[in-house]
Amino acid sequence: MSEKVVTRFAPSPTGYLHIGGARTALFNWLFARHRKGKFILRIEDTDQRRNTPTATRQVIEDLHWLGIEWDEGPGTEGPNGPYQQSQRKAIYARYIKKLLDEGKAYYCFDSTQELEQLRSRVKAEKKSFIYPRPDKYPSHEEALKKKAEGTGVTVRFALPRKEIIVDDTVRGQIKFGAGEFGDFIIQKSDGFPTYNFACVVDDALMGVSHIIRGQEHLMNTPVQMELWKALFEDIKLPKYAHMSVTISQGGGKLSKRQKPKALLQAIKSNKQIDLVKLAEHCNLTAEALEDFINGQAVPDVPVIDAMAEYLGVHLPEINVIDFLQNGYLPEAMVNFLTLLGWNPGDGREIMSVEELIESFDIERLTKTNSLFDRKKLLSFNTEYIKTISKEKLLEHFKDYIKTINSPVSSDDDELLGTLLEINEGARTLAQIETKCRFLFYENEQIEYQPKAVKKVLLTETGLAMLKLVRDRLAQIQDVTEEKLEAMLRSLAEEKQVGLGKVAQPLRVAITGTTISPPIFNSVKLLGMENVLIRINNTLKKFEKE
RNA sequence: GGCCCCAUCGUCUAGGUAGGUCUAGGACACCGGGUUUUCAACCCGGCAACAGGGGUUCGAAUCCCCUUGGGGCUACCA
Repeated sequence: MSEKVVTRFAPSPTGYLHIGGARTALFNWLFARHRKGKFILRIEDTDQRRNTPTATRQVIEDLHWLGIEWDEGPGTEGPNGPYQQSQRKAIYARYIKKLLDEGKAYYCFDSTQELEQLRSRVKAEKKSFIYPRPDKYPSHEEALKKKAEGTGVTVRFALPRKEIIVDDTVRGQIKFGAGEFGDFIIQKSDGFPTYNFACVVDDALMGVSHIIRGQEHLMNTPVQMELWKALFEDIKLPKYAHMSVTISQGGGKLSKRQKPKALLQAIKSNKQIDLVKLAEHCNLTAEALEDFINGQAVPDVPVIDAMAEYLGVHLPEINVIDFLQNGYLPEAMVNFLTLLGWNPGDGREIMSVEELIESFDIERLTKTNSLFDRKKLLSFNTEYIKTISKEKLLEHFKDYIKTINSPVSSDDDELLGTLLEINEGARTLAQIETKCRFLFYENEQIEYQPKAVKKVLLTETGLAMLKLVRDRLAQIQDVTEEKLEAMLRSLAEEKQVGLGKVAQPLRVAITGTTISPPIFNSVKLLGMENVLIRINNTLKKFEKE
């Protein structure tokens, strides 16, 4: 208990940080903070083909947004660097050699096809595949020769043949039979280590004490343990905690595949779509699009997003950045994500980061997989918008309007603060932004929603009422919300109608929609001059019709 | 196919390690009502679960077994 806790988050940079990864990072971070330990960020970029250089930066940005800070990692160098596996090749080579020298690993020359054949044969026998270990290991000279000949050379770990028991914090003791695992590759033919190897070496060298990860890694654990023991006799094995995973509505793990899946569904369910135009719009060849529709290939994320936007399809948010772009607060995300597979046990739900750190422990991790419920997240977000400090909310709002390139752009903190205030009760920052756009448009830029016009303006009283409102507005000196309210109320009373009958035409006239912040605030903020111009524009446009 | 994990309201979960205090609690969603200048927010009320079967026991949501269902892994991906 007294020993120092060291946890890590080790993403492979293949795209944006997704919700599942964020949750794993969060749990590791929370646990480290709770136990006053250390949290390391390590980038697992050993797959030359899949990693993109921008992805690392994006992952880092997403973690920053969530407020997850690491004690060691890229940008925060510590004694255990470098923290990108692609830069640790020499270290891995040393340990590969050590195993080779000790006869605990051996060279292999099989081609992909040969391995595939072996596998399919075993599959036919309904058994699990175990690589047949050679009686005599190839020598170093042989390996060099093969390599020179152009044959791919890999290195396999000679896994001790025995029962392995994993002691998992979440799941208890799990037994794996001696015949379940075979000798696995620890060094690929491109010279890079495989995940299982690099992971063990780094965890040991970096002093990781607790490995908290998704249950998809449970089957990796026994072989990693054996590797660890073969490599580092004197370093104590870490504690493992395999948490439940987050699954999505349609079933299956919440993953990157969700987006293309949703898009594909939308395309297939709508026969009206002009595929030629779609491909053109998204800079996609007709063949590539066809492949996608036939399930042959999946385009890159930006292309997927572009298609969705073009088609007006709402894709499920699965990446952290999606939530930023949809107006969620990081505090709400953190709180919500932590409650997926963990709870404090006393019924509390809305908890600050400080409270989470205070209460979080891996002892209360849930065993069951959980569904990511967007509605509940929304309610958390609403709660946070309501209760977070004004300064923080303003900061988030500015961040938000910047990232989405909103017409609501202003350096005037006071104005933005007012916008937030009059939108009390909003569920997302996106909602606030949409409702306030009208303030930032030119008067002539207003687009009238046909539905709003029909329902509010082109009625028996709509336009006539708007005229009346205009005339009375023009008479008000030194506009205040109170005066506006008094005027509109007395007008409603005079005409024996509800306030809606007078307020709605005005609202549509100045915003083009039926939805806006409270009308008195809206008028005041727009300024009387603009209000009158917009009313006149509206009257001119619709009186003829 | 093989191996592993899991199983409480629609969803997230409390309760399970120490079986009775559980006619199973909370939150979100949903439904009904209220408030209201729009969208929200807000207030009040309601619906709703121990997957099925067998044991053990005076007694089981809780322990054991089977079935079913869900999830994961089964790569020179991580």
